[in-house]
Amino acid sequence: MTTNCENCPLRRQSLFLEFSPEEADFMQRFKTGEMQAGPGTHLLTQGEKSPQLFTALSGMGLKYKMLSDGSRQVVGFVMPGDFLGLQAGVMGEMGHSVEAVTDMTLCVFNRAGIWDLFASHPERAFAVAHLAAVEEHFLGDALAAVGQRPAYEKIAWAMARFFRRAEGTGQARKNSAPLPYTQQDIADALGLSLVHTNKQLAELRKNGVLSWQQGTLTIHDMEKLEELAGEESHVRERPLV
Amino acid sequence: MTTNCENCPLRRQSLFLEFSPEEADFMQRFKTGEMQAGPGTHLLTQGEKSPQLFTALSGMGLKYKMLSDGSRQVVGFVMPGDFLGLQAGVMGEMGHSVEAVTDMTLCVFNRAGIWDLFASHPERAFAVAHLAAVEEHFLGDALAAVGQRPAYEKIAWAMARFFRRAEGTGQARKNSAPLPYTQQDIADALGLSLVHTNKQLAELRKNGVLSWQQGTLTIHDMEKLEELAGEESHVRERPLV
DNA sequence: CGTCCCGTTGAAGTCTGTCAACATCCGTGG
DNA sequence: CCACGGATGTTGACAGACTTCAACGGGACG
Repeated sequence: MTTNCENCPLRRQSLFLEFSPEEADFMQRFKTGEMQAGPGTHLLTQGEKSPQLFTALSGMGLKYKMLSDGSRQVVGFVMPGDFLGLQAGVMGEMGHSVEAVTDMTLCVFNRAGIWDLFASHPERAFAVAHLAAVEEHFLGDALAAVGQRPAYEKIAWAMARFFRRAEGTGQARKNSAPLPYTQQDIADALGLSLVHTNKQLAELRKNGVLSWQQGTLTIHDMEKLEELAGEESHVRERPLV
Repeated sequence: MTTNCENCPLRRQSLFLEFSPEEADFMQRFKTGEMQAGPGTHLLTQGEKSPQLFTALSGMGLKYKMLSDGSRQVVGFVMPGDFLGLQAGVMGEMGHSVEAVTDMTLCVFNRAGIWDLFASHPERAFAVAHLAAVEEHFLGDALAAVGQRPAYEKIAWAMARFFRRAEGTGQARKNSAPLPYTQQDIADALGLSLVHTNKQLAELRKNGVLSWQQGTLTIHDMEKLEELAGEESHVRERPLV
């Protein structure tokens, strides 16, 4: 039982830009199937040319790069609406791996089909470019946070990002949002050690800024969090592919 | 006296993918002019919607973000062939500023024209997406270097990148390449203090890996440099827009 | 000749990483 | 049913990489 693009629940989220019925119809033909992936499933692999591209419908995942010395850099957190595999689609090779962290449902597209999309549906091609630009924007922010901020603020930045993004995809309730990652994941994303990440998180908890237990993030003092995170945490509208 | 796309010298560089005469003709119409910019000229501004987009023809520049606390994160180094302003073109707002560091010559395009490009020339639109993917790939590498490596290796990584890229654009001679940036620029790119950057550079010099004087980088021991930089420094072919 | 920018070097302080130990939870197998 | 190992989270002590502060030299430029 696969989701019809026409009725895709993501289209109802305010985060995403409009998407005409005609376009939905085209995307439906572009779509080759739907996929379920359990925690730990490898969806895309760094350095390889995947035959398929995805759009995350539900669940969360992780994008990361492994370095030659065995360390890991997390380059992004996958949330519903994310388009995965653009690099494979247009460059022929992924720069990072993508892995499911929770159970996920994904739209599956054929890599070859992306060319038809560019040739026949310029608005959709534009949407793909738009998503690439959003990704570039995010990575710039991440680089700034990792490069310029102290650990305490890095973590605040990451948590603010999570919460805002969860709001955009309708996963947040009041001041809580699901956060199924491990502290190691956060540490690898921010360029911090696991131990230090843990201690700074404890500090944020002690200071009444937020708490994070059993996979649920709760913001207790949004104002202070945003101040630590350094404003720019408003989440931008984006297209859906 | 403006350059004709048909005869664009960049097309002869091995770094760039093929580009048919017919496509060159279209780009020629897309192009609205040519621009000279001296050192320090602001080309694009973070947070603003620029009416024009650029492709760097010659010279070098800097992409950076300013943070609320006044610190600066350099998110990229502009070299010939780089397309500037994609974010403004498709998202309506730049996530970073771009500034000339040397004298630069740039192709100028109209922001509105990018839509025609998507509508009428899918191969060119694909090239734009390709460039966006290359940029995302680079930022992922940069994030990994900044997040996971010690200072000595970060600098080696950056220098290897510079040299490879200079080779690709035909600016390198033997084992030397122009490097018109300041140590502060490098420090802001790698998330290091100026002082420490200087000391680690001195270390690389002392160890006979490279030297950098008067705006010229010279590699003395490429093997050791690549080892420090962590392989993956091969520069990928890219399209030209 | 003074000023400003850039590069260089030394000393001191601190943020962050490493090492180590322990608690909790959970699935597996005895 | 309980023992066991593995993954995750927590906390303390210590070491060190990196930052900050400070001072100086050289070149470009008005």
